[in-house]
Amino acid sequence: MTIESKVKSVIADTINNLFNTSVAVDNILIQKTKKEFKGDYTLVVFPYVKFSGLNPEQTAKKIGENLINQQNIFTGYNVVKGFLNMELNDTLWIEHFRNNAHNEKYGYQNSSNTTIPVLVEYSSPNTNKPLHLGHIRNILLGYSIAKILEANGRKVVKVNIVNDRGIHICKSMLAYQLYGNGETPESSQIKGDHLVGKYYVIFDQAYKKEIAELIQAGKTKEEAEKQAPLMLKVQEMLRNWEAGDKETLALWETMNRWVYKGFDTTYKALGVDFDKIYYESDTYLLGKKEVENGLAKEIFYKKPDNSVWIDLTKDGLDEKVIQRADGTSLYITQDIGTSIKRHEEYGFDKMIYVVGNEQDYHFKVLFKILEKFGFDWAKGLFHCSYGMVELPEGKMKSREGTVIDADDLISEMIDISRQTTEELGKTEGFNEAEKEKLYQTVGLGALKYFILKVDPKKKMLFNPAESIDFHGNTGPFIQYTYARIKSILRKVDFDYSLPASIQINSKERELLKLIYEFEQTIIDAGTNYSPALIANYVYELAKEFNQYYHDYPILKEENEGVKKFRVNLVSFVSNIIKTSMKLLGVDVPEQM
RNA sequence: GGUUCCGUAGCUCAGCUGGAUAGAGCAACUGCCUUCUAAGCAGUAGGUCAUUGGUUCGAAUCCAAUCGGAAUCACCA
Repeated sequence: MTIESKVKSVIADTINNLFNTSVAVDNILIQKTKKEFKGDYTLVVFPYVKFSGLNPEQTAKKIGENLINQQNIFTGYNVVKGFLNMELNDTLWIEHFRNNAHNEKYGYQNSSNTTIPVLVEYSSPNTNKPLHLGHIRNILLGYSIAKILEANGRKVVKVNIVNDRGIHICKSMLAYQLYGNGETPESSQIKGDHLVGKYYVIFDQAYKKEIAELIQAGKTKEEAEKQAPLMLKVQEMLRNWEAGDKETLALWETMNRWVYKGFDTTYKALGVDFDKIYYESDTYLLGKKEVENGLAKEIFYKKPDNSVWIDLTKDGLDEKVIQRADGTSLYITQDIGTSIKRHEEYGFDKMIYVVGNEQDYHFKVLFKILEKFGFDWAKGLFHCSYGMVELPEGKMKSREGTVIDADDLISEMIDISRQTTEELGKTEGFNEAEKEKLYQTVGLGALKYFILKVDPKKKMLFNPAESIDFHGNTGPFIQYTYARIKSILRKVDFDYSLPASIQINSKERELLKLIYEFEQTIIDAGTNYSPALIANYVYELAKEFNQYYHDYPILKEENEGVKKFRVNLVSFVSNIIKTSMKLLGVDVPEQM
């Protein structure tokens, strides 16, 4: 039983006895007492004055007076306006601490389900251009959410779907064919995904030029876009690809290989991975037989031109095309197929799609369709819709070159980290490899924390001019806190047993309370798919520790019992910091 | 135009199942390193929580309208 539920249950009993009512425990609302008041939890008594027949002040007093009969839980109370601030017996926090202090896995929930997995899809890149900051947000969110779900006792399968076919990759291929002169990543010393991206840009420029010329010659913009020779060629190339033309496939395979290699480097740099990678070239036809199924079940209907539709107007959505008139499949077609295939493969009860909020509508439609197919697992599908990363001048646009490249950003963060660390001169005793590792850990920590501390649902702003900070509410601050504790622990020359009797001061009480909240934070982060909750929590914890560290001696404490307790306390704090950061996909250094 | 989301300090963000005097960080200003790592700690200043109305004992939080911003409504993905 948690401390909170104990408190609530006693309050409910007390109110019911005093005022002869029957308030359910679940309806008792308590909140953490604000720092400026004395107490641990606060009960707002306004809802109960109608039972007591007294004013709020008197009601609160009466409840408080009765609560302190239970000295094992309540040791005191004070009333401010209609707020009853309750002071809990320190032994509650201390006992919780004793029971968990040496638990390496503290915060992790017991496995509730070891066979049925939850799938988390993230990254899902196109193969025609390198990854950028928007992808980084996606990837970090997906990876962290996977870790958080694991901490909540779930078996997780991390999946990625690579959009490796379609008109976009043909554009890069065509431009390469026309202007590439056999350039390779090796010959040009350009990372594979960037090289392919370069040709995507070249295509776009040449295409725009053609359009301009056609408009000059009297065509409308629409005509020009459709009739431009490059567009006709690229469409032909796509047809060749679908027809299995050898030469086209060979080029496609070569260029894709370059891209995959490039992506792998970026994923590795970010420290993320996948359990299973799907390729659209393997799955894009999967939806087609489902289209037949849907027609048979009369979920879909055919228009005279042979295109297949679904009418979702009764569900508050629109009519939506499922398959083109020429019989080729669309994004949604293959998503239907892919989800069914995944369920066949993994039998998941939940699948989380980490995809930007620009696709909210798409997923509403997708889920609705799968529901209409009658799949019971359709209710376990969740679109983890996150906000766009914006620059001061607005949304990033790959075509206009206003993107923050992922690789550039990562190396820039490491450079800043290197520079900052060198200025501080704190790498005593490090060899070169250890130094590099540290720069990486801190630089990436800054980047990852910066992104994950923001509520996923909200759009966020990145200002390249200001870069990412290393002070205050940042990854390095938390990493630094961890390193400080580890530095203390390296100097400890006794075992970690706890003293028989523990007395705590107010800072220690705050720390114990925060430690207690860790479990619930993990649960909340899991149910809300929100790494930000972990980030905010661990920041609170680090801040609280730093105050404690400033105010109280640990190793220099003279009383042996107190010293032992403090060492155990800070050790536990370091453990939680490490766990929290791990859930964010961030490493912590032993020294910095 | 329809639908959806957002508007909190100069900047970036917390807080939102209604509760006390709306919190952090950055930037600005002021202190604290012969004491366990100053990537730290303490302090000052900074707000009509977009606006207006409503519900309520109580609204940043719920509802409505208005203003401002964004996304989406493709036989693109």
